[in-house]
Amino acid sequence: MDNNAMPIRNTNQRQLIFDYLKRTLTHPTAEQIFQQMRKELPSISFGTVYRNLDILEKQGLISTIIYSKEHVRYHSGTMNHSHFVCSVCDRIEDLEVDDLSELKNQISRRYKLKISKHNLIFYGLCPACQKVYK
Amino acid sequence: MDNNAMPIRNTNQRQLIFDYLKRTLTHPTAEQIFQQMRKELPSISFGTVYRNLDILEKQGLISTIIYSKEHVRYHSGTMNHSHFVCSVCDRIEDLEVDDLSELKNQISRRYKLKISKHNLIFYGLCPACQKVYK
DNA sequence: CTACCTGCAAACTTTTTGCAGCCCA
DNA sequence: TGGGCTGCAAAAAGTTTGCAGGTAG
Repeated sequence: MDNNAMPIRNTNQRQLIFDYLKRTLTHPTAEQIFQQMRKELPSISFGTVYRNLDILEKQGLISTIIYSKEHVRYHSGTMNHSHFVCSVCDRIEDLEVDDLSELKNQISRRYKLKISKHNLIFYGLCPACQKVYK
Repeated sequence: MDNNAMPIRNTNQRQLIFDYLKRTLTHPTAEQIFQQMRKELPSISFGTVYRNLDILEKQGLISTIIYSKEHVRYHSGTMNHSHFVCSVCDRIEDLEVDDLSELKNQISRRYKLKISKHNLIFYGLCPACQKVYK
């Protein structure tokens, strides 16, 4: 979990995964990354893929797009506000944010998209956890 | 999957779930909703909870906050752009969006948060799928 | 009455983890 | 050489689904 203090080695597997993500434009899933890696390194395992994706993300070399189910939270009403998730205590806070319809319209037009909804989440430390963690 | 054309009944289970979501402020997970419902209706099952959450969401009565793993997609680099997910073909497109640092600063200050990253996703129909689905 | 809904349990999907051996620094 | 890293496989976590009976409208 905590890779902060840990030295990190540069393995062939990790390099291959990173190279693939740098050259692809498809935003692959872990499954798709695993399949691609098997072509280049038939003995690679799923565990290795997941472990390296975590490490690469912690190093800030890649990032994740969370776009679909699991670890979903529910609330009533339509989503006309955004959310903050505390990385430590996992609490979710509602945020009153200036509405993004301006931005949404702009993007719809520019990319010719039909946008039905959006999801804006900020991650970080809540006031209480900021005190505890220095 | 497609509840659009289906008449929807008003069952006790569904009403209890909706009532709970209306009065709670905690953004519960499906698991937490299930545990709460068991207090009010000990025989309720997980399947019923999930099915009703889907229905309530399709009706627009509740909404979901997707904030953590699974169905994650990866890409290289740090996330300085936002994404669009097509609900039909599942393709993910990068969007060049005016940066949100202004908004981020404003929110940090107002809510006393330490924000380390954000995730902005728009959902809808991509140009190709708009043609197919009328 | 009809067909949507429920509880139950099994199946599925995706991710995590323990372990013994490997190999990068 | 040491300790992070790997492949393998089993386990865990979370969600979906088939079925037979229940119930709202």
